[in-house]
Amino acid sequence: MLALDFIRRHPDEVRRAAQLKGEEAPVDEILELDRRWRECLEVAEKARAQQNELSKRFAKTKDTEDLRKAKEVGEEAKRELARAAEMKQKLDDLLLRVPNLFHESVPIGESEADNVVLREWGSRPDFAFEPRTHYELGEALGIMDFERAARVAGSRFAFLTGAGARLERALVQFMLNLHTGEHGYTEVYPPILVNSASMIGTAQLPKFGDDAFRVQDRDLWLIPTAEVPVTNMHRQEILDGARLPLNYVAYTPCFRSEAGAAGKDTRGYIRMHQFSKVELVRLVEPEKSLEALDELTSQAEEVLRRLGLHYQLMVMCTGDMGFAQYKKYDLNVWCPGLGRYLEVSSCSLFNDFQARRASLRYRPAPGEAPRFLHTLNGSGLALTRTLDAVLETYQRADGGIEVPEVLRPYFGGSEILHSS
RNA sequence: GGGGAGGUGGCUGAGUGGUCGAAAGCGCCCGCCUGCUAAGCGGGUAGGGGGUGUUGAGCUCCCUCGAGGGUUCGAAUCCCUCCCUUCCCGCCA
Repeated sequence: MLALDFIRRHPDEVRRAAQLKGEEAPVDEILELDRRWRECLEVAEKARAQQNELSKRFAKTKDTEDLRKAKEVGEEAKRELARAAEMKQKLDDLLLRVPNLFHESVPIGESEADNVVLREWGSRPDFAFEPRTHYELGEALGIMDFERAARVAGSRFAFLTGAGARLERALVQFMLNLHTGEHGYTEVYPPILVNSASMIGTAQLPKFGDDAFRVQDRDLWLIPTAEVPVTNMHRQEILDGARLPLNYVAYTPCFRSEAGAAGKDTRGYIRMHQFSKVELVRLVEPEKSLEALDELTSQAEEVLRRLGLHYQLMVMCTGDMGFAQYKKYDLNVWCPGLGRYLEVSSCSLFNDFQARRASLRYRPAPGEAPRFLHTLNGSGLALTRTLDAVLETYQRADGGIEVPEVLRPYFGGSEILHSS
């Protein structure tokens, strides 16, 4: 969330950012409620101060008149403090609904169409035959099964079997080894269920609860991304500045209800209720966060490069970047069979937006005051679509799949993937 | 799931109704001392919010001893609920 103090001083800036993001920001309500809350708080705290004073005096004097007054003032203080607390709670709830600002380098725009391609890597491969889609290939090879998954779980689920499951595992291993071995990340295996406070911390709640699955009768949510447990890992801590930056990589399943996604072009292994993802999360000093975002993004790109997959890097425009993001890149991988790009990674900087919600702070140096961290994260990468791109890019005329060289160690060295 | 013990500042840990936002030790910071280092000596050292003020000095008030309620003029301390940790039993991968 944004600092209340900042909204007080720069309401127009907050309004403008919200508008360009296509979000609502209850700025006027906040300013009004903030004014009333502070008024009320002042009255309440003065009464409390008086009560404390009288109470202390009574301890010494045992004067019944002091006692009487203390009781009286105490009642008032209690009443007013309750009022103030009620206002503050409303205020806090409103604050959680104000979108983040965005960096000046973010292009202004309304939709996907206004995102800007920053660079491309590789090129669309040529085929001497009509390339097939990953789901055609996957079903023909017997490594992807949507029908049985529908019976077992429902639509938007899939089984990977045999070489398909192994390919996913190979990709996970490859990504984790790259990020831990060469990019300096610490591997984390986090909880897959988290409480509401964590969901608020990374800004899935209160606004986007419908996008996630919740466990019945318990305050637990299936994580929509490892960003949630990993970013919240240091919630309410004051970290030693000397330990920064913290770089974590986590492989987890992710769960999304995909409410409202029906009807979009999502045939295949693309938009699942459950999917695997290797996620990069960084907690860094504010001054270094923009640089850290570019670095994190290039680390995600490195996965695609080593896999030899053609992709483009986009910077998201204001209208498409999201509620909490300060700046966001998408990596879109080319799928020759589908004939379009699929998003395999979103790399976002949140500035202190999440850090304020989750109270993630650090002490720059001993004796100095705590400051909020900056948080960022990005997929490195989403498994489903990376797997799709591998199948579609490395398909052969005979329906087999050439195993990308970097994955061969995880396939016992085999070069071709045939039907199971 | 049943029973016991417990959750206090960066850490260890004392504190069972006011003199406690909190002893002591460790750590850390500043200074002194000694060729250097270590040791020693002195001082400082929780977080959040409001007001005023400065622009990131200060002054002042309020809140916070796992969380939320309650009793009381007054709660770290007493009562209730919940969460978490740990031990024993049960169950289990």
